Amino acid sequence: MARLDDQETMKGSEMGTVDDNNNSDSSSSSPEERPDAAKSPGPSGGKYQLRPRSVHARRLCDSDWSFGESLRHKPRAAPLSRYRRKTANARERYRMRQINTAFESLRGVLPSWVCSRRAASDMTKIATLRLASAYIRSLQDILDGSAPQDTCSWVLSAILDNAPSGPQKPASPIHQASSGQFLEHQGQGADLVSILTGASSHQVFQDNLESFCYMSPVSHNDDFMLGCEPPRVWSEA
DNA sequence: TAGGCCATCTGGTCCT
DNA sequence: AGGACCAGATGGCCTA
Repeated sequence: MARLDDQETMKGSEMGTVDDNNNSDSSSSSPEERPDAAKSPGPSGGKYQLRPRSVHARRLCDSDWSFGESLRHKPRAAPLSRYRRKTANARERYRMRQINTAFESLRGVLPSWVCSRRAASDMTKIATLRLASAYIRSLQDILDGSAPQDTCSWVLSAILDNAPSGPQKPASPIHQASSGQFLEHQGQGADLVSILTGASSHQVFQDNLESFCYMSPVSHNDDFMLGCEPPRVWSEA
């Protein structure tokens, strides 16, 4: 079934590839076996890169295939034993659980007002990544002093509102820097907390809905966004 | 019912 | 050799 986050892999499925994982025949056109996928390691240039899954496909798309003849007749690896398959499955489940735990942690780090802009069920993994990306970008812009004033006050107030109740902790360097930028932006010596208190009112919250678009999770410069949905303007629920 | 999201299984590949 | 990582395939669940 086609999935949005599988747009890359969709191209393979759309071709009607019915690969049962046992047949890495040359007719397979999965995206990994596309030359562009194989030759574009991406900006990360990480440890693992997209590459054709089958040896045959790699030989077809990779002109400087260096293993060449030695692998032409490489025998197919014997399937894992039942025991090893089960342990491998367990490790994979554990690995995926860790990934999901990390996503939960990331959702926990995001201010609740960010997540509350969406239904809980809408905080998918990709949405979480995009929101986090946008949130970080906005914080960076605040530090740079390039964020619109409304966004400064709104974001800062939301952060404070989201802070756990109790004795106020000393302002972090980031907080101090942010408040300094903000006050400088305001051009007044007003107390940050009072400003933020006022800014956290419901009315201001509503007033800032428009400026929230400033925090659009989508940037055309985001590599991971290429080929994905167009910029989303978050509308009021 | 189609589409989106997810968990799981699986085989291939890389690394230690 | 075995573990880690990755991506394809598949089926379940949910929603519009």
